[in-house]
Amino acid sequence: MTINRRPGDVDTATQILDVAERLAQSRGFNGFSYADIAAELRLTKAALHYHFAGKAELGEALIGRYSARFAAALEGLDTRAGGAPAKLEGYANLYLEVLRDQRMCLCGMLAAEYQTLPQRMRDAVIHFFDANEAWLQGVVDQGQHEGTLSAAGSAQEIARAIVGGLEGAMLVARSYGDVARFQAAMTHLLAGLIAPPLVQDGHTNSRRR
Amino acid sequence: MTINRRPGDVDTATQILDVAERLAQSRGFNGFSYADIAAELRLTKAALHYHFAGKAELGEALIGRYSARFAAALEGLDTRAGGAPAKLEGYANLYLEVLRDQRMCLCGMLAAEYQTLPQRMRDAVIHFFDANEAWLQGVVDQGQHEGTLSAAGSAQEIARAIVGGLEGAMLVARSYGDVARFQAAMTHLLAGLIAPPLVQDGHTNSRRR
DNA sequence: GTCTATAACGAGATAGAC
DNA sequence: GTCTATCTCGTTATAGAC
Repeated sequence: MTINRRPGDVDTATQILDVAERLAQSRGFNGFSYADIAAELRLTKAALHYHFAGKAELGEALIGRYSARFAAALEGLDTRAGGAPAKLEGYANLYLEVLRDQRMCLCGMLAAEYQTLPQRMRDAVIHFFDANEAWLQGVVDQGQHEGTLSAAGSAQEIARAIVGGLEGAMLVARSYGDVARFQAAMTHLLAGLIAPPLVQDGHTNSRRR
Repeated sequence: MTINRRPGDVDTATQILDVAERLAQSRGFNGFSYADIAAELRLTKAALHYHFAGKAELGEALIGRYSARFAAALEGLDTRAGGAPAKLEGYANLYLEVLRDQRMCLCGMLAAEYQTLPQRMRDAVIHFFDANEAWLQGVVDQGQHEGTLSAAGSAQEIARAIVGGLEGAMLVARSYGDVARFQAAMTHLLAGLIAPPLVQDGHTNSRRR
């Protein structure tokens, strides 16, 4: 299970997206140019414009494909993983895989550059976060009903804290080039936000007032 | 208490830094140019080069000043705030003030652009995070010894999770233009990571196994 | 300390041949 | 579908006058 694309067997448009995606995730959308992609694929800039009219259109396609891949991964988690804790671990591991590839989450990166993006790219970034939060909210709800997660507050707010926490942990850990730093933060975040019910010492107790 | 600079009565170099800082925090370091600063201050680009030889030097000065202001704010918290919980609240409020100004944390923004930064700027970004984490680690330690914070693990790792969590919550909330989203995430993060000891129901109990 | 002028380059984009 | 050639603009940066 990974969000990163695998190389292969692909048409030119896909190759362009693959290169652009890696550049956007590592250098930012404003940190690469058509020339960079063209050089890497041994094409001309003009050939790129044939496949994607402009950088804005390329950016839209980038987010669309990334979002779809992420949505498919979440569906996969719904199918395979059982309880809410396993789903959350699977979710965090999606981020971990991206970071292992020395990349930032595409939409986390674009969130930083948000004010410089064309409107349609902005909308697509927001849609990505909305979809993630909706899925997470469902998982937190599930865990609260299953009794596998403690009910420490609004499922929506917890979902938002998870997204933000993982994006930020990625952002900082990538600067250090330190995957372990992300893993530790991830563990603390999930443990703190959705701690399992405490029953080990013999009697049930609530975690909040 | 705020990390944002106030306008005023300042020499040209400071004015340049003020404008560049706002642009860097809102559009990213790769999202503005000397021309943008020059236009806003009604100077020429050449005049900017007199004060800061190149964009790299400007960037270094930007981070240096921001780090110093942050360090001063943390010292202020040490002086004024009493217990560890108050210090953490004060710390999170520093981020909140930046976001209220519709800005991203300067170093959070630069962390996204890290791979495109000159080496000296990279080093300065890392130094900022190191200083923040060291201060937070001290506060978490203090809280653990005071008994005002629960000891849920390594103070260093908790400190890192706090920095990452706040940076990410900022990053996402700013895309939505929604300060409340940051505040909610901040509350959940701090509550989860450094929950106060639970004594309200009459008997002491530990939060982890 | 600020200016005009310009160099030198890279960006996104287009026309039209093949 | 890809190319050459070119356009236009914005970028960082420098020389030298005031």
